[in-house]
Amino acid sequence: MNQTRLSDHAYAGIVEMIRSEGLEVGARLPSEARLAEIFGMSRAVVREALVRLASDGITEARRGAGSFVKSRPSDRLAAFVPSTELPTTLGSYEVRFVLEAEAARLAATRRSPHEMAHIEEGMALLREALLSSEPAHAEDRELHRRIALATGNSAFLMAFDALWGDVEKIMRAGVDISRSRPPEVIATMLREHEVIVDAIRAQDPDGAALAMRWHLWEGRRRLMP
Amino acid sequence: MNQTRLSDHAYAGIVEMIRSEGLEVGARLPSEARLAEIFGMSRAVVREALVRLASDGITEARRGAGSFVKSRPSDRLAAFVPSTELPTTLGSYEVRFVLEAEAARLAATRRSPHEMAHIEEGMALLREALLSSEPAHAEDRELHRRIALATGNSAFLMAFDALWGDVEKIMRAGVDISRSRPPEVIATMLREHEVIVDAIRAQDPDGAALAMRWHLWEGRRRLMP
DNA sequence: CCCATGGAATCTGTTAGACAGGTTATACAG
DNA sequence: CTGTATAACCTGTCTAACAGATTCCATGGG
Repeated sequence: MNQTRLSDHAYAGIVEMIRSEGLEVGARLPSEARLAEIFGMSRAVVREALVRLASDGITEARRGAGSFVKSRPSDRLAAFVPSTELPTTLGSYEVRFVLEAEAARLAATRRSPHEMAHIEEGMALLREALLSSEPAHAEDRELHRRIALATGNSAFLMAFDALWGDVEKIMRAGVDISRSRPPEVIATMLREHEVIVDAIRAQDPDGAALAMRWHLWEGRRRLMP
Repeated sequence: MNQTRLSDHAYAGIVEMIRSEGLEVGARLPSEARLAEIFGMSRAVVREALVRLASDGITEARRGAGSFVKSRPSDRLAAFVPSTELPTTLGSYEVRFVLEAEAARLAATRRSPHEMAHIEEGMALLREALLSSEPAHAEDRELHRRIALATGNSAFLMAFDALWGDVEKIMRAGVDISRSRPPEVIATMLREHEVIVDAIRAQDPDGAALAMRWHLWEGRRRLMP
């Protein structure tokens, strides 16, 4: 029940601190001891949050010196594109554009009634989760996964699952930044998914592919305005 | 300078443990205290490694129960699929059409001189292997992989690696059937790859995408006439 | 006045031990 | 054989301490 690990609060708190205090890349964070004091928890928990932040490429710890902002969380979303990076492009989404759009197209062409029901159910679960203001990452993933499943081609699933780890990481970071999503954003997200599902139900391949591309395009924009 | 944090050893040690002991997804790792004992370090360091492993999606910690393998590091890219459905021959190629064509397009747009040299080298290796009548699956894969690498987008690599297991299986089966490939087939395969590499060298996105699609189309026909 | 040099203060990395609260397995009772 | 209670175990968290690295500052010499 109490799934909220304390270090999640520290993680979110530090991200919020970077954002609200406008800490630039290279700026130093308060010391672990100081952060522990601020958040009212032990140094060990703060440390765990810092380890995760470093693992996510947001901060960097230098022994004896302190922890420093490596990339601001909002910039971090672009940092999945490695070294030679194209600033405007988010790696995982670039692949999803072609991969999931094609999956949606094939799903619209081939879906069996049973697979369609499976997709509808996924849609219902996502709707429920979003309307109760949950993060709903799991439900989002599940719906997209069920669409890939409806292609009848397990290779899509393989590629999909290989990517989702990154996608989820990006999404979590995004939600951490803009903590509460306004209702109109939730409604929009819901509508985008519904259009995709509608097109698959109507067996409209081009419509499904277009709706999926639109959804991913908008999703990326929501993450990096 | 001494960048070797102790937790790096713990991280690598646990990954190695999962691999060498063949721990399946869902298997339980030794307890933190036990791991600390094994690696000869304190529990805090083992904990740090486990936090990072969890952040990377390899393990999952359940309070009171232990840490569990969530996805095997080696399979992390490949074996997510429930294994119920064997991929059809068509399946992998269907995904490769969209995925690798897009990768070739982006590679043509973005490739650095260094990446181009890397691709040329891969091409040379493939040429050598094919002309000496080897199966050349490894070289084939390597060339395609280097093209995906030249996109500068690691997500393409992930998806690519996730698929290749199947592709290779199919290819082996294909070669087993028609044991010796006639010289003109080898020449054709070589030429198809060369056209792709040429287009990437010439920074011709559409040409590269088309050449890749043609190559995959022909490749599939060679396997299932 | 400027600059080098040597501490002193500060910070992360690591260790040890302890307890709370959850989970699992065992042993006992019905 | 089944169900339950209890004990053993495990992760999450806290406290206290020290080692090694870095930064800052004051002091002294040029």
